[in-house]
Amino acid sequence: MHEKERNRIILSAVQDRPVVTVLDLCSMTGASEATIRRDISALHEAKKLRRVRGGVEALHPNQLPGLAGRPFAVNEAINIAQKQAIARRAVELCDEGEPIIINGGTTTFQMVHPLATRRCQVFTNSFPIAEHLLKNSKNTVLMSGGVIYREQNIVLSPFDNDVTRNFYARRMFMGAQGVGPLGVMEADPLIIQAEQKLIGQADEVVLLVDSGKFEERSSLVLCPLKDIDVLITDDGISDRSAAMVESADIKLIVVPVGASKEEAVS
Amino acid sequence: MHEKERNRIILSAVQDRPVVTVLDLCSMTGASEATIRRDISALHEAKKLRRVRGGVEALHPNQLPGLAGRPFAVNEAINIAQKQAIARRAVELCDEGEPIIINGGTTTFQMVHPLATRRCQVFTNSFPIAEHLLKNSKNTVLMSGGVIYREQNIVLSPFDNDVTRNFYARRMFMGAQGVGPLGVMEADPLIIQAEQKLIGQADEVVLLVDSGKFEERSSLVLCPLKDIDVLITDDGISDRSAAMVESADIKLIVVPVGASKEEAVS
DNA sequence: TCACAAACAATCACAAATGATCATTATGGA
DNA sequence: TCCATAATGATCATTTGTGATTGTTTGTGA
Repeated sequence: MHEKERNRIILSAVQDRPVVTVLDLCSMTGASEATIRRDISALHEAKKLRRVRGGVEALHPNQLPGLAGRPFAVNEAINIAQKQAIARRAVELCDEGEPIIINGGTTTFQMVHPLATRRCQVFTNSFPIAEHLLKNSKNTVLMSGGVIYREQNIVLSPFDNDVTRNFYARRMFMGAQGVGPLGVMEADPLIIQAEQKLIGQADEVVLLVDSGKFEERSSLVLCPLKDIDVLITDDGISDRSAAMVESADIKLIVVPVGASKEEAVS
Repeated sequence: MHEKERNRIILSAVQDRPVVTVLDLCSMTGASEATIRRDISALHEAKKLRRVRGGVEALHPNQLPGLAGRPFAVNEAINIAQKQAIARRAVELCDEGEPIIINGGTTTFQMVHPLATRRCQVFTNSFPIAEHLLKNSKNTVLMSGGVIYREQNIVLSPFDNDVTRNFYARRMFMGAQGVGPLGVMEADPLIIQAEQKLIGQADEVVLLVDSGKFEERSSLVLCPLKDIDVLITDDGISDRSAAMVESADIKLIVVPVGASKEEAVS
């Protein structure tokens, strides 16, 4: 086995586990301890990994600074005022005790705060939403089952025949990456899969998007506009976008940002 | 066990409870007090946690103050050393990358700490277990879907045709309220439902019970002893109980509490 | 305040990991 | 074919981490 091969094995192994011992690497490569140590020294010098007593560890202290890896956090901060206002208006649509579905997303996540005082039946595929509602509210919480994807913060089952199919709600709330004449757009295929599972499980589909989303374009169309019944956005929406929404026979709710109670319904 | 692994376990444990004692960490890692203290000193210097007399506490006073209502917490404290030792032994049964099922419960919950250094595929019906593994490990986490019951801290679907039926694991780990000649006993009908769904989804069923559980009696029999393949308990088990277990053709693993490495297999 | 127990710090012995040295084995070119 | 060089493996001395022991401090309850 050549040096290059060993190095690839070592670098590969160190990605998988927090620490890999020299002996582990010996049995993986068939080389002796001395050789492995020399390789490690070289890779350490080349800053490809970090040597620690007992073995090696990945140089990039791969995630695990505590919380679930989140591009969530980065999205969470932007347009936070709009998102909160929109989310609050969305919760106002719900009656007490009503069954609702909340899709994962940073805008929909903001619904948890106004929901804290409610007692609805909430079905969600978002782990953070379920967690927050569990800990801070008395709502009944239901979750879909499946793999929990850290990056997207959602739970997605590879199978179709799960709880999701048996929960039927008054309303379903979802966010999106962008909205255009072609329909509702999302960037992540996983999120699309998750949301498509839930569309159709409610009488009314409510889309929560801040006004900036009307300018965004994304590669994948989640669903056409006709699938949406209600759209809640902030007062930054252009007349052109508003016209587009209304022409698609969607009930448009515009929330004034900063203020809260007033609304404009068309 | 290497320093990095211990550190991860320590950091994982300190997320779980406000304060963790040195002895707790010993039973979780199998290391001596001296080593744990040294690790704590290092982590303290690195500002990863705060050392207090008697143990350590999280640096970031753990998220929510109010927190999930947990009757969990009351059970959690009792026989903690035994539970930790048993849970650690249970994790040792698992190979890296293996699919496993972990049922909800206070004993099985302790498996999350040794699992912090692993990368298994973990399927669970326990919200706290899923949450902890998500936030403190790189394991792939799968959850069953359904209603999240606050009191029991488990997720239970009223339907049979969910993800659960499609996940097949090498081992399934479960706790119990009591063990007797009649079988494994549980008090809560919900927990029984949840566990029965999962028995049969694994090659091997492993029961984790501290030795006190052999004296307990409970109203409901979850399953007969013959359904159990392996039973892990602590060295407080009586000869009579041990004989009962062995006569049921169960592989008995007795974990010495306080000590660490040795074991007795029959 | 005192006494007692638990937690902690310091020290030492031991074992594991490591680095250095030297012998052996491949590799490539004349 | 032979030599030169580099890579590898083995051996031994050294360093470092670990665990046990002992002594000291701190906290607690009488």
